[in-house]
Amino acid sequence: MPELPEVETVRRGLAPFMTGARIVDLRLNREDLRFPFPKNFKKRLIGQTITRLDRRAKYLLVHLSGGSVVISHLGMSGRFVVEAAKYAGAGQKPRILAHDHVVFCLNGPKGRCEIVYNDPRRFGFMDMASEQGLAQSRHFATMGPEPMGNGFNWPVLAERLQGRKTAIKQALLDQKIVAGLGNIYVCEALWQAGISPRRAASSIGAVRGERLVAAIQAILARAIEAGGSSLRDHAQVDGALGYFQHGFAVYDRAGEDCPKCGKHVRRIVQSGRSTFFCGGCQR
DNA sequence: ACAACCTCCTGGGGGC
DNA sequence: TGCCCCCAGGAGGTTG
Repeated sequence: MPELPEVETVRRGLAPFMTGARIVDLRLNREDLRFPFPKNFKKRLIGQTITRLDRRAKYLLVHLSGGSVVISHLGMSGRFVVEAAKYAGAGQKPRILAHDHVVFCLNGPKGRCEIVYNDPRRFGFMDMASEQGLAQSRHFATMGPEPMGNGFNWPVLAERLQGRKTAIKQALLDQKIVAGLGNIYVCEALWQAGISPRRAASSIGAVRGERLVAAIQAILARAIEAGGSSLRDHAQVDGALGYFQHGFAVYDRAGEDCPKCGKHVRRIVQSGRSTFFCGGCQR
């Protein structure tokens, strides 16, 4: 569920609480998420200081003083919530809400707090890598460029789309081609660029391509600015909702009018996933 | 190498 | 009200 803007929103919300904080305790309320937790997960985290909070694509990266990195993916329904450690020391058991799976107990720049990972569907997961091995870890070794970074432009994207017979919609969802986009922002970017989601990926010329890159970057920037999109699960770490969902032109708006040309927005299914687009102005 | 499908899991919404 | 079916911000794995 969370795409790049939602993960970036979470990162920005967590950073003031986590950066510089010491991990006092780690509570695991189950043995696994989508995958088992890394070996000795608790032992490797407790006592460490968090030096930096990063994001790569849809992954959150928690850098630790000992030189290792916690790699966290929110899957479809994962979220992080910051709680003041109001239960600590009061002899009370912390209240565990449904689907609170991991709790980082921190002593940080803002005092004691708990960072709670909640994930109803449990498609999210946590992993670890060394600082040095991070880029070559299984999650990142074959990953495409960061869409908001310097390494992303039309020539780069064009090369990655070369020979791809799939529709551009599917190609943009492929994290090996460009990393961080998901169903919402691909639909929105294609709409803004005026490109049909069904167009063969390799058939995008320079004019459309330049428009596409600009549209991807603009949509992501606007969504980050808005604190992401809150549909069902995403919220900022203080519980506040993002509001970019109100800015959707096509996503989940089948039957409504295209803001650009007034024709009706359509829903089709590509590779089992909904695509929303305007048949009038997307070619 | 690539593409099409299936799978993991829970919950919300619509139709009857 | 309840039940049943469909749908959901992802992506790893298997098949062809």
